[in-house]
Amino acid sequence: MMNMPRPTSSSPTPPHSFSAHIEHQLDKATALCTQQGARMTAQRRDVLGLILTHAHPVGAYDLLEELKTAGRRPAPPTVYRALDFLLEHGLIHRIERLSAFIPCTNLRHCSHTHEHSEACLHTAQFLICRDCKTVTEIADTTVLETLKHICKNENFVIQSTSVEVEGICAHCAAKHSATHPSKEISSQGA
Amino acid sequence: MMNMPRPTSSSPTPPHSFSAHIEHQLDKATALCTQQGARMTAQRRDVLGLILTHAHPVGAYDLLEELKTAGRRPAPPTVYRALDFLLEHGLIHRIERLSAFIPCTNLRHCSHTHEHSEACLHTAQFLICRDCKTVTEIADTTVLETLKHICKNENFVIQSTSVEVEGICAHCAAKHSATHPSKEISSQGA
DNA sequence: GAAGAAATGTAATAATATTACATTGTATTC
DNA sequence: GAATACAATGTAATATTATTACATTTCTTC
Ligand SMILES: [Zn+2]
Ligand SMILES: [Zn+2]
Ligand SMILES: [Zn+2]
Ligand SMILES: [Zn+2]
Repeated sequence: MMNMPRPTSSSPTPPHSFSAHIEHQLDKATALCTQQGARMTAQRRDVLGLILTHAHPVGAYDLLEELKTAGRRPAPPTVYRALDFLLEHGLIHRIERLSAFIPCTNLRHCSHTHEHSEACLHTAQFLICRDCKTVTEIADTTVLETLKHICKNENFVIQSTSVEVEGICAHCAAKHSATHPSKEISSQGA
Repeated sequence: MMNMPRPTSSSPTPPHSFSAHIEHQLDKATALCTQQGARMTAQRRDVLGLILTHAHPVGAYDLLEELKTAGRRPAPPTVYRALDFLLEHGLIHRIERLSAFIPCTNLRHCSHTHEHSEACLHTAQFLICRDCKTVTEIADTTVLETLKHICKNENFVIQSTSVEVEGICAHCAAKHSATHPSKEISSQGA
């Protein structure tokens, strides 16, 4: 036959294999999608898996490179479409300052699916360390409440928000606190 | 003779001419720079003037095109360097979601130079209308206070922040409120 | 299994931003 | 008013991020 030899008949694009830990997170994500009537395809699962394997934000083109294995040559739209899907379903976040992506922390830490879309989707705050590039997701509701208040004042219909803070994380600040002068925004009660 | 902080008198790159209103804002900006020991060159003044002429955020390459007059062919670094300068001195803001730039509202509305760098620099909130593309700068201090509080909890040294809200402005919401279904973030009074 | 919808493949291109190095302008010192 | 050092700009090339448009495949539903 002229057909290429495919390892499996069920999946035309054999998924990456990830650690058991990440596979578990991927299963949770899949459950969340099913719950929302969305399809977690092999492609999307691969992209999410790759994002989960990174300790730091990943760029779309990094993901693209990592997808290029075993004779597959995906193009940018492949990655961007998967990213769009994952963003829409609250599984990842885009860090605007970095043009890069991180998994939603709920995926990492919650064992049940609960109010994910309500509490987390589009409403988190991100602390970006300039030193070690780590991004921490904070789920403080006060910020959103304030923004809602502001928008109400302005009669502005709020649809999504980005709240990002750049600076130095606790770990890095401790590592070399004596070496560098502080460039902190003046804190008035510290 | 008085050491006036003007763009060089025999400038090899003749500055654009702007409306009296914008020239006035440019003069204020120049005064702010002088105050900070920075040089408002003709190039930087031109870029700021162009940004001020726009009612909406402008991209770097739009500015680049607009600078191409009277035999001048500036390249991207020219614009990006000017933008960096203007950002550093709090004269403009970068809207991360749009990769575009707007003048700091203080430049438009304050007649004296006061605590610009303290209150405005890097700490404002931006309301981005998806419909008419207008961006409104809000100077609510509560958001920053909350972020400081969060960062203190995390021992995170805060250096700069982005707070952006996308949605529909009052004007656009009124224009066609009956036509479109509301896609607002669910308000939790339910 | 045929029709329609959703997802993916593919090629090309658009939009945004940076690097590296040469040149020119400006301020300071002598 | 040169010499100098530094700041700013010019220039070419390239890097990075993202989208468009259209063909093909896969999945769902009937
Ligand atoms: Zn999240
Ligand atoms: Zn760090
Ligand atoms: Zn401002
Ligand atoms: Zn509007």
